[in-house]
Amino acid sequence: MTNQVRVRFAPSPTGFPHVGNIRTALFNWLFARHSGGTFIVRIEDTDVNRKVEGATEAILAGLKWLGLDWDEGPEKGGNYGPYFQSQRLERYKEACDRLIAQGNAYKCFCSSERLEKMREEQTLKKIAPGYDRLCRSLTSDQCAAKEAQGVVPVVRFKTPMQGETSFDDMIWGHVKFENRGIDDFVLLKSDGYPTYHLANVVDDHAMEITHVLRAEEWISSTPRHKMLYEALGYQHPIFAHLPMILGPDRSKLSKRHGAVSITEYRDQGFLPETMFNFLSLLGWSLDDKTEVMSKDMIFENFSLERVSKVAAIFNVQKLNWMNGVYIRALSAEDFAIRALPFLEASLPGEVDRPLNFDYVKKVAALVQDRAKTLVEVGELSDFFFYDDFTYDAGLLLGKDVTKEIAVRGLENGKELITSLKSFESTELEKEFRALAEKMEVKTGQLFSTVRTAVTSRTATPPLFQTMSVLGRERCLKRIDKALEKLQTLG
RNA sequence: GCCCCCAUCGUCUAGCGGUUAGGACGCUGGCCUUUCACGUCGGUAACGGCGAUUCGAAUUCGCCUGGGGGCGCCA
Repeated sequence: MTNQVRVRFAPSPTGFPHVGNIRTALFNWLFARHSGGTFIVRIEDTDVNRKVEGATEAILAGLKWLGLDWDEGPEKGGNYGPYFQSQRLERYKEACDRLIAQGNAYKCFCSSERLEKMREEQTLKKIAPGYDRLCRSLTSDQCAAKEAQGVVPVVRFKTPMQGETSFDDMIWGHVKFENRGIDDFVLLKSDGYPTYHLANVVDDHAMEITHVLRAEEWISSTPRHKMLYEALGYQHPIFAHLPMILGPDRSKLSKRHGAVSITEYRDQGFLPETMFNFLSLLGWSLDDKTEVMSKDMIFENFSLERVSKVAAIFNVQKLNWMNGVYIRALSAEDFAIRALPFLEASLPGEVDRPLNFDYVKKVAALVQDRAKTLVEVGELSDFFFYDDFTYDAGLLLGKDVTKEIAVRGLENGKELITSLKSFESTELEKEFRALAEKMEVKTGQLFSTVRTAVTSRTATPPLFQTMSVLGRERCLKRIDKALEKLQTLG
C-alpha cells in the first residue's frame, strides 16, 4: 500500500460528453498528473433504461481529444478492473447482503405506484419528500411472504433518524447535515443493479480511490456515502466538490444554452488546447493575471486550494477569443493540417477533392490571423477554391469610387497584370501603388475595386498576397467578369 | 415546502484586516493600415443591503436580499 493519489472520472453513459462532466474529468486528470498519481476512468453503466448507445465511445473520444489519458479503465485495463459497473454486479450484491445481515439495510417491497402516491401527498402537505420507511419494520416472515407472492424487493439503507453526519471537503471545508433529512435511500434496484450510491462507494473502495473530485451537485448525497463507508467498514476517501458550470441565465448548463458537448466544440473548430485551457479556468486560476497556459504549465501548477466555490458561467465569447489566440500560435503548417478537414467539409461539392495541400497551406497562411475557429477558415477563404461566385455589382464601387473610376482602374489593372514579369505580392503592391498615383486616385479607391473584383468580398486578407496566391490567370478572368458586371450598373 | 451552499466589473477571476480593489473577455476611443483582422496605447465597469467587531474592513460575525444545488428503483 502506498499513499499515492488515485482519482477517477466516473461518467454514466446516458448521453453526450457534457462540458461540465468533462471539466470534472479534467480536474481529476490535473490533480492526478500534478501529484504523480493515477487517473482512472470507470463507466457507471448501472441505469439500463437511460443507457445511450455510443455514449461511452463519445465520452472516451472526448477525453482523448483533450489529451486526458487514463492509466486504468476501458481499453486500457488495470489491476482493479473490470472498469464497467455492469460487470461488477456480484460485488454490489455481496455488499448489500452484508449490510442486510448486519442490520444496516432492509428489503422494501413498496411498489413504485405507492411511492409515487406517497410523494404526491408529501408535496401536497408541503413536507419534505422521502421514503416513509414502511418496510423498515417488516419481520422476516413478512418479507418471506412478500417474496413468495413474487414481489421483487429493492434494498434500502437504514439511515439513522437522528444525529448528524459531517465530513471535511477540500473545497467547502466542514460540511454537516442532519440525519433526519435523509431518507432510507435505495441501494439495490429490483433489476439487480445497484444505485449510484452503492456502486460508487463499493468501487471507490475496491479501486482504492484516495480523492473523490466531483461536481457540487453531489455534495448533499455525500453524507449517505459516508454512512455507507462506515457501515461497510471502509475508510472513506477525501472529498472535493467542484463548482458547477452554469449557462448564461445562471441555470445548470444544458442543451438549450447551445453547444454543451465537448464533441460539438470540436466540430465547431475549437482546438483541444483551447478547450483544455479554457475549461481549466472554470473554477480554478493560477494567479491574478495568467490565463493562456500550456497543458504542462496547468497541471504543474494545479491545486485544489485554488479552486473556487462559486459556480461559473460558461462564457462563449471568451472561448472564441482564446481559440483565436491558440490558432495564431500554431505553425503555418500545423494550422493548415488542422484546417484541411474543415475546409473539405465546408467547400461546395463542385470543388475537387482532395484539395492540393500546398495550395491550402498558402491560403491558410492568409487567414490564420483572422479565424477564430477552424470552421471559419472555409468562410474566410472559399473564393480561393472556386470561381463561379456571385456578388452584387455595387460592391465594386467602394468609398469615393465612381463607375468611371472603377472601370478605368480595372482596365488599367488588367493591363498591368498582363505586363508584369513577376506575380509576387511585393511587386504587385509596388506597381498598383504606382498605378493609383498615375490615375490620380487614392490607393484605397483603386484597391477596393480590385479587391472586390478578385475576391467578391470587401473584407479579405491583404490584397496583393491574395492575388499572388490566386495567380495571374484567375485574377484576369475575375477582373473581366467584374468589368462585365459594371456594365449592368446604371 | 424542507435541507445544504454561494455572493468582487455584464462574464471569467485576483484579493485572504491597511491596495488609487489588479488582470482577462466583451464593449468603446486613438494609433498602425489597401479592406478585414492582428498588434498597440487608452477608456468603460464591481466589493448586493443593513448592522456588529476593529484605530482600520471586499476580507471577520449576524440578519436581510439575491442566486445555486439537492430532496428518484437517475446519475
